Amino acid sequence: MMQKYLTIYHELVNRIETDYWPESTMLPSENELATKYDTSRETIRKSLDLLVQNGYIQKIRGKGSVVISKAKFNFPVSGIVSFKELASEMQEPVKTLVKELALMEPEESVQKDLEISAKEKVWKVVRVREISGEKIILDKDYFNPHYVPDLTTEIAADSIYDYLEHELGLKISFARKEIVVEQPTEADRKYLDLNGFSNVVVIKSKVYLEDTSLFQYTESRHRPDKFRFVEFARRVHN
Amino acid sequence: MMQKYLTIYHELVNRIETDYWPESTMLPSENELATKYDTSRETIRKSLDLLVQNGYIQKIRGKGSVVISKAKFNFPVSGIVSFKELASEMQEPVKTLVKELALMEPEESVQKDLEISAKEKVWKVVRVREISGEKIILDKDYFNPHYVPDLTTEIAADSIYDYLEHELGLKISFARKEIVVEQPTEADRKYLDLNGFSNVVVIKSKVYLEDTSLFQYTESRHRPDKFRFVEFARRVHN
DNA sequence: GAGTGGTCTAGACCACAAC
DNA sequence: TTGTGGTCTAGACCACTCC
Repeated sequence: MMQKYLTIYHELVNRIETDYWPESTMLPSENELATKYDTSRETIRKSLDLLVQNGYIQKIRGKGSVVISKAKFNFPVSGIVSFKELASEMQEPVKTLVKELALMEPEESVQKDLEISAKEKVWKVVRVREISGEKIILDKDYFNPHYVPDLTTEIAADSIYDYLEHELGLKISFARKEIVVEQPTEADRKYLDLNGFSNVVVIKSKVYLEDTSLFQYTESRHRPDKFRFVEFARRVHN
Repeated sequence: MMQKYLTIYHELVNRIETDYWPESTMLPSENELATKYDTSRETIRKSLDLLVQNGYIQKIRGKGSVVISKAKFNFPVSGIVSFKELASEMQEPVKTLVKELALMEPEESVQKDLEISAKEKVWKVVRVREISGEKIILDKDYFNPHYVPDLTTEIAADSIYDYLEHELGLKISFARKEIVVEQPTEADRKYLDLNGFSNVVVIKSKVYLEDTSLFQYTESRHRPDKFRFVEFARRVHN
C-alpha cells in the first residue's frame, strides 16, 4: 500500500496533466480535499507541498491553490536521471554506442573527483548518444568498483542506472552538478558530429548513494546547438 | 516573531556552516532536537526538510541525519535571484552599466514572451555586468508596466529587484528558466568583451508574482568561458 | 464574519538499522 | 529490544482575503 499523500499527489497531478483542472484553475480548498479523501488536512498539505515543489500549483494565502502547470520537458542532462528515462520522453529516435568500457587506473583528475586513493581502479565507460542519426552527446562515466563490481557492454548499451538500481539494489540519492562550456577535446572531435562548433557544453556530476557515499563521477559533453536545460525555480525568502 | 521552524532551521544552518557540525557528522535525533528546542517533532521535521532541500543534510531511515554540506556558490545566473545578491557573495569587483532604459513598443517575440497584447508598451532595460574590469554579461530585461509603472537609471544601476520588492511591494514568487547556447547578436558584440568567442550562453527567464501573474521576461547573455552553473539535485522516486 | 492557507501540538503506529 | 526516521491524525490558533 502506497502512502496516502503520494497516492493523492499522483491523483492531483493526473487531474492537472489531463486538463481536468486547466491552468489558472483554483483547486478545492485543503479542508474540502481532506474530506473528499477522508484524511487529515496535514496529509493533504503534504501532497500539495509536492505539487508546489514540482511546479504544478502556486499557493496563495487566504485564497487557495492555483494551477500553474505548463508543458514540462528536459533535454538530456544526465547525472541524476538516466539517459534511458530521458530518451523515453523524447520524440526523436535515440541510440547509444559504447566506445570504451574498462576497469582501469584513472587519471589523476578523476581520482580526485571520485575521492579515491591512488592505485585504486575505477570503471570507465565512454558512450556516444546519437539523436536522429547525429552524434550529439559524449558521456564519460566513472564508477567506484567498491559499489559497482561488474559492468558489461550489454549493460552499458542499455541502461547502467537500471542495472544499479534494480540488479544491484543501489539507492541513488542526490547529485552535485556543474554546467560549464569548454573547448572540445580530442575525444569530442573523434566521437561527435561537431559540425564546426568550437565549444561543447559540459555537465559534470558527482552522484551519491542514500548513505551519502560517492560512487560515480560523470561528464556529459553536448554539442552546443542541441543543448537545452530548463528549470523551475522558486524565490526563497528564508 | 519569526516562525519556530525557520528560526531552528537558521540555527542548524549556522552550526553546519561554521563547522560546529562538520561534514558527515550525525545530527542529534529528531526527538532530541524536539526536546532541546522545546517543540514538537513535526516542527523539527519541518526544519530538517528545509535542510534536506537546500543540500545541507541527508536523512537515512533508521539511522539519522548526516551533514553533507560543501562549499556552495552560484555564478551569476540571474532571473530569480538579483544580480546584486549574487554580486555580494562574489570575490571579484563587479559593476553595472545601464545601456538602455525605455518604455517602448516591444518586438513581436518579446510581446509573446511577456504574454502582452499588441500595442501595449513594456519597459526595456539593457545592462552590462562588468566583472574584474571585463564586460562579461549582457542582461536584457522586459517588464510589464502594469506591475512596474516607473523605472529610472538610478534604480537600474543599483538593483531593480530591491526596488520592486521593497519600494513597490511586489512579491516575486517563481520563475521558469531555460539555458541555451546561441550565436552572439550585434548587441552582444557591441557591448561585451567577447574575446573572439563565437557563442554566448543565454539564460531566458519568465518571472511570476505571488498571484501567478507574469511580470518580467529576461535574457541574461554570458561569455561562455565565464559561465558556470551549479546545482544540487535529488533523485525522485515519486 | 466566513473561508482560506500557515503554523504548531501531542500523540500514535510503522519500517528500518543496530546491537 | 531500542532508537531512528516516515506517516498520519484531530485538533488548535493565526494571518490573510473577500464580501
